Amino acid sequence: MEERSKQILSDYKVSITNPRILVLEALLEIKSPITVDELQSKLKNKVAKSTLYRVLNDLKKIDILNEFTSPENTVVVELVLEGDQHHHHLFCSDCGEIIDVELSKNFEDLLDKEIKKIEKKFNFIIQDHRVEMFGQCTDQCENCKK
Amino acid sequence: MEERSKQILSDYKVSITNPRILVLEALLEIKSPITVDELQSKLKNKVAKSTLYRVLNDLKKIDILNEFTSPENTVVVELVLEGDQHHHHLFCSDCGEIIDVELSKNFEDLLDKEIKKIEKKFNFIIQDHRVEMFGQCTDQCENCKK
DNA sequence: AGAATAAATGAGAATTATTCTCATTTTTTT
DNA sequence: AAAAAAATGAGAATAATTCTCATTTATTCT
Repeated sequence: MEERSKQILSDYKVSITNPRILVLEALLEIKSPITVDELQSKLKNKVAKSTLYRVLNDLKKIDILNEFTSPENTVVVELVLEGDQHHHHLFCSDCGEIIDVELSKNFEDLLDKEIKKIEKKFNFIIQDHRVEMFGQCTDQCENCKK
Repeated sequence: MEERSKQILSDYKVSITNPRILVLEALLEIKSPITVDELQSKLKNKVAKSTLYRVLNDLKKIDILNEFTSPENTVVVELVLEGDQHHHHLFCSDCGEIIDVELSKNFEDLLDKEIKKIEKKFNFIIQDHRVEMFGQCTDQCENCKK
């Protein structure tokens, strides 16, 4: 993962430093949404907290970090690399798990149409959208391992 | 608005106090998303900050307050009373305005179907969903008054 | 209505998340 | 390899939210 991380940094023309490599490695390894605290402990203090926040802001700036908040308003981040599939999120209020969800192509097309209508109606240019779903996993849920 | 506020508190069986009435009045008056800070200044220190947060939590508990975050992760609240139309949000990154948006009945039906598929696939019970749209108002936008 | 009980409030302290400062270290440029 | 530029770590500063506790206000029970 180290080579991959270096490649990414190089591709986006940001200088290659150890903290950045470590953060990218961690994000590449999990490849699913994670809170800043979880990320911090995954990094085991190999990166200072202030640096972690700075690196996350760097990744946002080059547009490969998606940031949003959980239903409890905790900030959650995930790496989104070019070519990654557009997806949404499903939040379990029981275990706090956040699951990546892809909606059908057909549905996304309809959403795009709906968004075009909204753009006209409100005189907006809309670049991005998010669908968030909230609920609970049932006792068979693999993700929550209940 | 005072009577209306008292009625709401009484309906939901929470005790009728001045801070609660004042917060409800403010939320009823604007009836669109507002940050805690904006709400605080609208209330002109007639309600202590700690009390404001407490009252907001009370309203969440009785399920008439919708809380989410702006793209900059600022908490935003809005009153959602029974019978209010289900709606979503459109965020302008230029002026910060948050606009209530209703999607077509047809689209919501399709979203519900899509959600049913997700429930099956992930063994979830989904109670709620949100569609958020991000963009900029153009120069004719009424809301942003550019 | 009035006393007793329970709940809510205000003020500020405590906590948490994030940003900022600045001296030192690391990376990039030349 | 030296000079210049950028990034880092440690902790201070800031901001948002919750907590504490003495006082006030609302509700309940005669």
